[in-house]
Amino acid sequence: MSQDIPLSNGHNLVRCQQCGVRQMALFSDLTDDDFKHVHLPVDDISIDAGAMLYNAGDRALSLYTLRHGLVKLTHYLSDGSQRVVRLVRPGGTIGLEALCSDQFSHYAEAVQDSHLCRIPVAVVERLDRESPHLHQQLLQRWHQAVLDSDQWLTQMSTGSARERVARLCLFLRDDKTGTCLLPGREDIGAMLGITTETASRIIADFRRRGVVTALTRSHFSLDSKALQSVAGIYDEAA
Amino acid sequence: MSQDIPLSNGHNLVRCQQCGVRQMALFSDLTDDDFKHVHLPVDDISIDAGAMLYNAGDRALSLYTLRHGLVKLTHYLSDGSQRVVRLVRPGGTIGLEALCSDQFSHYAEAVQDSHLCRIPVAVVERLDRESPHLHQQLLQRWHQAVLDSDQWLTQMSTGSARERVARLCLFLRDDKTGTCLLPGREDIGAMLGITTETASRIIADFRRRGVVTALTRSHFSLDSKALQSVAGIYDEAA
DNA sequence: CGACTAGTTGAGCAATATCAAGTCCTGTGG
DNA sequence: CCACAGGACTTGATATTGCTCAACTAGTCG
Repeated sequence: MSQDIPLSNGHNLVRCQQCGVRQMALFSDLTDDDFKHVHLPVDDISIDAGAMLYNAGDRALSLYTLRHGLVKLTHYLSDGSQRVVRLVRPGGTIGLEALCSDQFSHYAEAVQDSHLCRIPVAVVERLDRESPHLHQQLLQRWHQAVLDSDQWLTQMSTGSARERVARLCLFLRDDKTGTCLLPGREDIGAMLGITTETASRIIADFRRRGVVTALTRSHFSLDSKALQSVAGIYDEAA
Repeated sequence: MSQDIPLSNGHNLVRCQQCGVRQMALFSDLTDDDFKHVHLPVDDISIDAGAMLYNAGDRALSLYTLRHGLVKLTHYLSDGSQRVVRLVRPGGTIGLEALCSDQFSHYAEAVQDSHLCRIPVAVVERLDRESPHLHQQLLQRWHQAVLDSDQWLTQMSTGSARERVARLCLFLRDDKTGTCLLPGREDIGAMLGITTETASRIIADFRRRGVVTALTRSHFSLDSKALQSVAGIYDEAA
């Protein structure tokens, strides 16, 4: 099911310590000493936009840290409809439930081409026992997952469709470039609880007003100020 | 801030072990041995409907297990509007973030008269270290909090207002009696992301159709079957 | 070049918000 | 015990929003 791209093992210690996203990632707080406990393979994996990472109900033997890209967690309802429950950005942890459940609870799919680290549950369980750093870090991750859910609810499922689209654009904004990579309209609809047509209309309207500008098909330049005012976020420094 | 009703301490061991909600509550898995580690006071507290348990930003020194009643966790937005992020039912844990943050992240308020156990963070941290049972139980609680959030999003923030109200009624349903205690219309609005008028209209309509029947001002008898069909839940045994 | 998919647009309609009156409880003070 | 003030709830009329259905357009990949 999952796309395995195992790399050479045996150098996890070095690789994790040098990881570019380490300061944000699950293992960020580990000391060199802690790393000595890592004996099982931590693999890098890459998946293309649209590819599945895991599905709800799949056996959960590893959890993931997102290095690059964007992953959506979807909750499928009995009636076949779906709702995106959370978007995970680089630095975030995916599939924490592997630590306390034998199966995943969401359908996880890459929205953009993504790179992740796959960490076996056994590794995390061991570090959880032996490294107070990681133990604390893990609680933080759980907390973050809850906060992210709350945020998702209040930002992406509250207010008018216009507000939600504006907030999504800001959420996806890359601070460095001031641009964002927008998912397909259908995905946007599932994220915001609106129809694809409404999503399309609003984005088209944003473009006409110059609030966003298309650089390529899915790459947009954003007028953050304008978006914030649409989103109902008022500039504190006014 | 919080309503302290300290009871006689020193008998936590006995009191927790005999607790009626113990099988559902945080300490459910503890062995008699584990209880020996509990030296700090675990207090019973009671708060009336409408009273605050804690506020976002309050110093988080304890967490809570709900014994009876109903507590809502609200996220306040910068613009003054609010959104109920989760409802906690008896057996649930409130304020887990105390374990990894020095302040609470929500505004917690009783929707019905409630009884809770207040457990100092130090107690949980100690048991977390010394009892594998509780450690596992804690991870479960975090996971449950995430699942609850997801559920809240998909059930209470998705679909038409009618569906949402129906789902809320079913969510609040007491299995024993087949009845439910409905919060005020304004609270319902904040929970479902609809206006109080819409909530009122829908409930009035449910009453006219006999889908729900008022026993007292806030106590209703439910026709679960009818509600399920409104909620879009189809009887598997059809 | 043509089929296909994603995106856009339009018109009409249904659901929900908004604004504005009422009406019904409930607790309070006479 | 009753009258009344205030809040919670209900209801109506109207404005908006977003959905539905349907057609059309523009890229994209064989």
